[in-house]
Amino acid sequence: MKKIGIKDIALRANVSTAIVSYVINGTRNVRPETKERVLKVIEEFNYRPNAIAQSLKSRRTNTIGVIAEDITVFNTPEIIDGINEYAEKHDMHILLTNLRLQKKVGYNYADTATYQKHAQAAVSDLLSNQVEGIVYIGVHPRDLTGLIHTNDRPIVYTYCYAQNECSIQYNDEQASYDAIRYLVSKGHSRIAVISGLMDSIPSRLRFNGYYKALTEFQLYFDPQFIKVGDWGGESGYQLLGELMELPDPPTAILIMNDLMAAGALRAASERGISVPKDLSIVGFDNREFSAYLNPRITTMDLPLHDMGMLAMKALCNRIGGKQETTEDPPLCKLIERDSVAEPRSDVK
Amino acid sequence: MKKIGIKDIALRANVSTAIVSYVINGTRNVRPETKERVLKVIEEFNYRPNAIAQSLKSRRTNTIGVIAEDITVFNTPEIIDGINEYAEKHDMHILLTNLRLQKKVGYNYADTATYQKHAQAAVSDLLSNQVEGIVYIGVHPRDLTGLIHTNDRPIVYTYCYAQNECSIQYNDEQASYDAIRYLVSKGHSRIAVISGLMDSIPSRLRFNGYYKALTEFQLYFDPQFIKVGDWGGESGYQLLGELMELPDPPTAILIMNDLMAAGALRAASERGISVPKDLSIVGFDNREFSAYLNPRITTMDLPLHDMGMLAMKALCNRIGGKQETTEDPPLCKLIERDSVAEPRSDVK
DNA sequence: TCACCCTGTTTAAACGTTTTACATTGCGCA
DNA sequence: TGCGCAATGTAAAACGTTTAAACAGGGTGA
Repeated sequence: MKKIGIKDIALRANVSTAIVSYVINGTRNVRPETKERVLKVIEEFNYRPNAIAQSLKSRRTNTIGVIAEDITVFNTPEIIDGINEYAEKHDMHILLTNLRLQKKVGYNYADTATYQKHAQAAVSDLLSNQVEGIVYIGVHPRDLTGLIHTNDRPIVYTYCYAQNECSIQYNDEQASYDAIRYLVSKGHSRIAVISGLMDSIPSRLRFNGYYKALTEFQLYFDPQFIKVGDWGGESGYQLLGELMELPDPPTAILIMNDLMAAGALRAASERGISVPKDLSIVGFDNREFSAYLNPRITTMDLPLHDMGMLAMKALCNRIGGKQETTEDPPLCKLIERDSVAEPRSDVK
Repeated sequence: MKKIGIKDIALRANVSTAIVSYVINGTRNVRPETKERVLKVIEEFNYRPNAIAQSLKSRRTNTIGVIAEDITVFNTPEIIDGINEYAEKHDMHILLTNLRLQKKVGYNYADTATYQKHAQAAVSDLLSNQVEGIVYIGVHPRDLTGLIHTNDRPIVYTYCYAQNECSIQYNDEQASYDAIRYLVSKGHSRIAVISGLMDSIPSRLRFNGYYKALTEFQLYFDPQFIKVGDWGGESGYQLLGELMELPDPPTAILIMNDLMAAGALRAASERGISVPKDLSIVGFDNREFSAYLNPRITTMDLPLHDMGMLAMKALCNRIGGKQETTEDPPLCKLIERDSVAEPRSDVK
C-alpha cells in the first residue's frame, strides 16, 4: 500500500499538482468549482501533505528548537507550557532537547568546557534539523554569554542571560522590592534578608530591590541583617538561627527561595519562634511544597508561563526579521498565605 | 551568503556528491585518502547536512512525537526526561506537543468528543511531520481505547491505557501490596485505605493489591475501613475523620495519593491524633511537598523516569518492526520517611 | 478586428540529500 | 592472455512538495 501524495490527489481531481498546492496553501486563486473538487478528493483520501517535503522546498520548517537545561526542574515545564501556547497559536512546532545537566556524569556548572561541548552539540543538531530559531531555558539565571553559537539563527534565552542576545527574565529587583513594600504595609520596619549565593545574578538583583525599598521607606538598616545562603534548605535553617540570635532581631525576613524558607521555618519551630506571630517570612519561587508547610508560606510567584510566551514571541519576531521587542520584563506576583502578620507591638 | 550544501563540499573535495554522502553516513567504502580529503573540507566549511533533505530522501526522520496531556502536571516532566534519555542514546529527536488539557477552555475529561478532536488533530499534525512513532503521556491513568488513530504508525501510551495498543504503566497492584506488607512488617494489622475515585483504573488496581495483602497476611478486614475519596485534599481530610470516629479505628491507613494524605494529616493534627505515634500513614506519588509535611510522609515513589525509558524503548522496537517487548511493568519504590511507626501496644 | 489584460491553469525546475545503476581500474588466477 | 571480481568512483534519478514562468481562453476597449 503506497502512501498517497500530492500527485495522486492531482490525478484524481483531474488537475495539476500545482493546483492542489494552491488549494492547500491558499497561495493563489483557484476557481471555486475546481477548489471544491480538489478538497473533496483530499477529504476522501484523508490526504495530509508531507511536511518534510514542504519544508525542503519552501525553506520554512515552522519548527523551533527548545533547549532545556533540565526539564525536571520546577521552572521548566511551566516555561515550556508558555512557549507551547504561543507556538500553537502560530502553527509552530517544538523540537525538544533536554540537556539533563544535573544528571549527566560529572556535570557541574563550573565546568564550562564540558557544558559548552554539550550545549553546542545540541544547538548544532537543532540547526541541522533546520529549526527557525531556538529558545534556551536555563535552570538558574546565570550568564551564558559567548558559549553558544547559532550561526545567525535567532536565539532567545530565558531563565538565564547572554550579552547581546535577547533574554527574557522576570523582574527580580521589582519582586523583592514589592515583597519589602508588602512587609512594610504590614507594619514591619526591621526586615532582614537571607540571600542566595552572591555570585548569582538574581541574588544581586533581589538584593538591589531589598536595599532600594529599605532606603525608600527609610527602614532600619543593619549589615547584620544581611545573610548569604547557598539556596539550600540547610543554609536557611542555619542563617535563621544567626539572625534570631542577634541582640535586636528582625521582625520579618525576606528569603530568596522557598527551599531556604522551609529550612528557616524548621529552625524557627525548633527555637519556639512562632511564624508569623513572632516573625514574618516571605519566600520566593512559589514552589509546590510552600503551600503545604506549616504555616503556608507567603511567597513570590514567578511568571514562568508568561516568560515562555514572551520568549517565544520575541523569537518569532526575530524570525520575522524584527529585532525591537523590548517589552518590560514580566512581574512576580505575591501569593499571600500565612507566614506574614503584623509585628508584635512590643518589638515594633 | 549562500548556505553551503553537499554539492559545495563535493566540488571543493573534487569528488561527486555521492562520495560525500558515503563519507558522512559510512554507507560504503571510500578510499581512506579520499575520505580524509572530504572530511577536511567538511570540517573547514563546518558543513552539516540538511536533515530535512536527508529525511525526505531516506524516508527516515529519526523523530518521534511526544504528546503530553499536560506538561505542567507532576508526572510528565520526569517521563519526558526518561523518553529523552533513551531517545538521545538512539539519536532520535522529539517533537513535542502539549495538549494543555486542563487549561483549554471548557476542557473536561468527560467530554470525550472535544478531547478526541484535539488529540486527533495533534496526532495528525505529528504524522504529517513524518514522525516515526508517538508516545502519549496521560495525566492520569484512564482508558483511551479507540480515541486516537495513527494510520499504522506505532504509538505507545504511558500513564494511561488503550486496548490492543502498547501501554506502559507501573505496577499499581504490586505497589499497594508492598505498602501493606511494609505496614505489616511494622506490626500493623488494622489497616484502612482511602482510595481515589472508584471508576479510575489505578484505584481498582491499588485496591486489589490492598485486598490481596489483607487476605494473604490474614489481616483484620472491615468494610468500614474502605473509604473512597476523590483524589483531592479535602476528601482526605474528611475521610480521615470518618475513619477515626469508628468505634475501633485503624492503626494505619494507606492513602492513594499524597494530596489526600496531606488532607488527612491536617485532619489528624486537628483532632490531636499524632502521626505516626497514634496512626501510621502511607501515601502515594512521592510529590515534592510530601517531604515537607510534618511529619514527612512515607510514600510510594512512581518510576516515572523508567516508564519514559521503557515507553521509548517499546516504541523504538515497534518502529524497528518488533512487536514483542512484553517487559514487566516497572515497580514503585517505598520512600521511608516519618509517617509510619509501630502501632501503640495498647491498640495493637 | 486586434492587441491586451485577466483569470485560472499547467509545466517543469527546483529544494538538498540518498541511492541505484553503471563505469573504471587493478589484481589474482587459470 | 583473458576473465572474474573487488574496490572505488560517477551520473542521474528519485523523495514530495512549491513556485516561477509559460500558456490558454475569454473578455474588453480602441
